[in-house]
Amino acid sequence: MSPRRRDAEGTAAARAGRRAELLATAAEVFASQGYSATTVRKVADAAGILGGSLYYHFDSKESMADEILSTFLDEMWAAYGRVLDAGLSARDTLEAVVVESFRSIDRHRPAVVLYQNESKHLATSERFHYLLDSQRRFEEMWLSLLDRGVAEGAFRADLDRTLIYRFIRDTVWVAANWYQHGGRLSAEDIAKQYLAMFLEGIKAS
Amino acid sequence: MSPRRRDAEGTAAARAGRRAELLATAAEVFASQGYSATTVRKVADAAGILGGSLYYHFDSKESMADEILSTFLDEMWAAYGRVLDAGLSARDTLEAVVVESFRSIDRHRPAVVLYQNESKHLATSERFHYLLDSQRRFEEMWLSLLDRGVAEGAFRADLDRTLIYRFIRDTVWVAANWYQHGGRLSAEDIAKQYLAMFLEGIKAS
Amino acid sequence: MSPRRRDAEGTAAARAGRRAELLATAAEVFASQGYSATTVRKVADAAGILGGSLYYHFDSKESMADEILSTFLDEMWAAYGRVLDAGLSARDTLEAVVVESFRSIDRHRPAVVLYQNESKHLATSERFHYLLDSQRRFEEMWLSLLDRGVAEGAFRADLDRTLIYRFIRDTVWVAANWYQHGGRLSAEDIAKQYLAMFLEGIKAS
Amino acid sequence: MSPRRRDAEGTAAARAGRRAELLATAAEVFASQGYSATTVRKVADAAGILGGSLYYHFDSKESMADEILSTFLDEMWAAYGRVLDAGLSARDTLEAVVVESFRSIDRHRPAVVLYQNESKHLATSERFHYLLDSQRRFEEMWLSLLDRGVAEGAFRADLDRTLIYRFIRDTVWVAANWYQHGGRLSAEDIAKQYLAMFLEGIKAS
DNA sequence: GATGAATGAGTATTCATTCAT
DNA sequence: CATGAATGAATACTCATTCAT
Repeated sequence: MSPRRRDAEGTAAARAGRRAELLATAAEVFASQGYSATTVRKVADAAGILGGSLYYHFDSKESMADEILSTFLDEMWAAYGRVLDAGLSARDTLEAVVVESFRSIDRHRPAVVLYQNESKHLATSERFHYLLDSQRRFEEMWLSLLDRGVAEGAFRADLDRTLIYRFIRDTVWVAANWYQHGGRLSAEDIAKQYLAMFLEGIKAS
Repeated sequence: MSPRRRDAEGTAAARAGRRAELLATAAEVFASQGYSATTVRKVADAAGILGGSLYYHFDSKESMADEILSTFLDEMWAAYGRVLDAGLSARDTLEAVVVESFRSIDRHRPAVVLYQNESKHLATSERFHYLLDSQRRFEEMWLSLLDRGVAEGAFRADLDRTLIYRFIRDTVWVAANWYQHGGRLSAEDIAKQYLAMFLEGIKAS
Repeated sequence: MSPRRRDAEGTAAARAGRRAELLATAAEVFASQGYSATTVRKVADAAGILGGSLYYHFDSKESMADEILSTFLDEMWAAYGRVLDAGLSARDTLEAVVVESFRSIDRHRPAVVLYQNESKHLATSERFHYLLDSQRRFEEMWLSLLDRGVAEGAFRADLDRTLIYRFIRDTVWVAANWYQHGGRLSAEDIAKQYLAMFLEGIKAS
Repeated sequence: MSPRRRDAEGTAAARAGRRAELLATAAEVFASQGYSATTVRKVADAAGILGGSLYYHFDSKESMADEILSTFLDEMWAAYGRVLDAGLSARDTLEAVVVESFRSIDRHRPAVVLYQNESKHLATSERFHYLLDSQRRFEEMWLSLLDRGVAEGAFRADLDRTLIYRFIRDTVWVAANWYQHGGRLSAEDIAKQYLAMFLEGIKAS
């Protein structure tokens, strides 16, 4: 490897690292103050630079949110994909999806909060339509999983499936608002307790 | 009733009515767009008047949010108070509280959404400290209710009580985001299905 | 006098009285807060009515200031006219003019303050050009009085007459800012002390 | 001096210079139109920038007035301090103070006008309480100086000392309203003529 | 990469004014 | 005469964004 090439890679990597760093900072601030209430200056302050300097790295506030959200969603769907392709029973799939969701919260908490609180608002812009797509895909995944579970005799059939879907979706994602990485309970701990709570409720008795 | 008295009442009522009307409109807009992203102009547009005209009725955007939230909380706590004072078992109290919560959502949906999404943000201002008080009171109510349920042998003892509290709280309140008055399921219907889901989960088997 | 006529006169007088009352209130507020910083609402509050109600009596904020100022100036110039026409020596005329000025302050303090502080600002509007006319006339009166005093051997000739004019003008009028009707010193007392101060200074030794 | 150091000084000085420049412009406009009647836009126009751009340099319109006034007062009191500490007779002190006041007018004319015309109004805000303090200190300085002059046999004892104080104070400061730097009479010329006028009046004969 | 200074559109709020009742 | 409710233009201030250095 030539010094030149190492250099180029070094700076490219450094640049990517700086970007990621700034995005992490931005996500934190967006999550804690809300996207609209967050000024570019607040993000810059948190990153220790001046407001205008952010524009060397990103071309708008929106594009920061975009990159934060799409990175998170890509990774989350990749993980869901692996779970859904594993050929598990509906019940085991449900468990694995919930665990995976809490792992997402663990790794991308601010992004999840942003997704949770600002999707509706952001999705009015063309650029964020993929948020709606993701939500639709999410709903389909859950409804078909619930249907399969009923068919497999694993879940009760007497409850409204849309309601169950919303129940699980909301309960899981909203946890991002209070979850703390490194807190008393790990993401897996919480996932297990949550599963204990609602599996007993929705499974056929 | 003398004409004079009817008149006086008429105008006083009309004034209060206009206020309430405007607050309802404001709550709707705050809920659907988010407090920060809602401009005073948008509220005024929705009310069919000009931006500045709102200031004849209210001091500030903040004071609109304040009135919306405190009205809702007052009514909600009055309802909770009646339930808690009824001398029911822990299990029946839990059911009644959940039902009452969905009734709150039914009657004050936009206020609940506002409470849900903007409390953290608003509560940084002294004026909205009562939001934090309400949240603390809410947590105490639930934790002691869950403890009582365990003591009465109605609820499982092997789950983290703080987690259960958050689970129920989040699941109930977050429903305000999609609930529609006059939709397929009434508030009571939803409450019952929700109770079916998580009661089976947390009760002693 | 027929009852009808008495009535008409009564109401006309009452109306004029109310007008004067409101103008006195307005002048007070204009003087104490400054014309620009005074809102119509403040004037109305001070008068115990609502903002809009003032427009039954006056057609604008400007026209209130106009009426206050022109009433004051008319009366002041009438008084000055009587003094100047009395055929007194320059020195006695000066004394009489100063005394008359303090009497003006005594009777129209808020109007004098308004005149003093807002003339420059108001006079940019065509409608208030008479303020500039009055100032010019005032300057002419003083300069010719001072010249006459020098010619009569009553005043020192070694001082800049424009400076003396400004000195006297400023000293007299600015007193309106602290003068209080019914205070320790009457308008005449103050006039005499002021005269003692600057007559000794400007007279030929 | 290294280039780096010159650079650092250059930019720091440039920044301070820009601030001072903008403040001078603002003071000019405040003085000529009155603080309340001056819009931020007018100040910006006079500075050749847009309204909002002023907020890069200053927090608020109020803070501009604050900086203008406190800079002026600090310098004025420093000058007075030097005079009062010089061990002069009452009469000589009075002369020196008056001269120093006219020098203040010469150097800070717009600030003096602002101080003169808006102190009462601004001082209602906590932030400007130092204006009242300055006025109190000013009154004390003058009254004790006048008393000393009477004790030293330099000033007449038959005049009301409060009246003399106001007379001098008003006459001197109000001159800021018409004084022009570089005009026919210099600040010192005017000071001398003013002193000639009122010293002859108040000194023991 | 970052800064300092600016832009310009927008935001909450104020206020003189109007007018039906 | 006065009120209550509104208008619409203006005001102080904010903020995403730009760009020369």
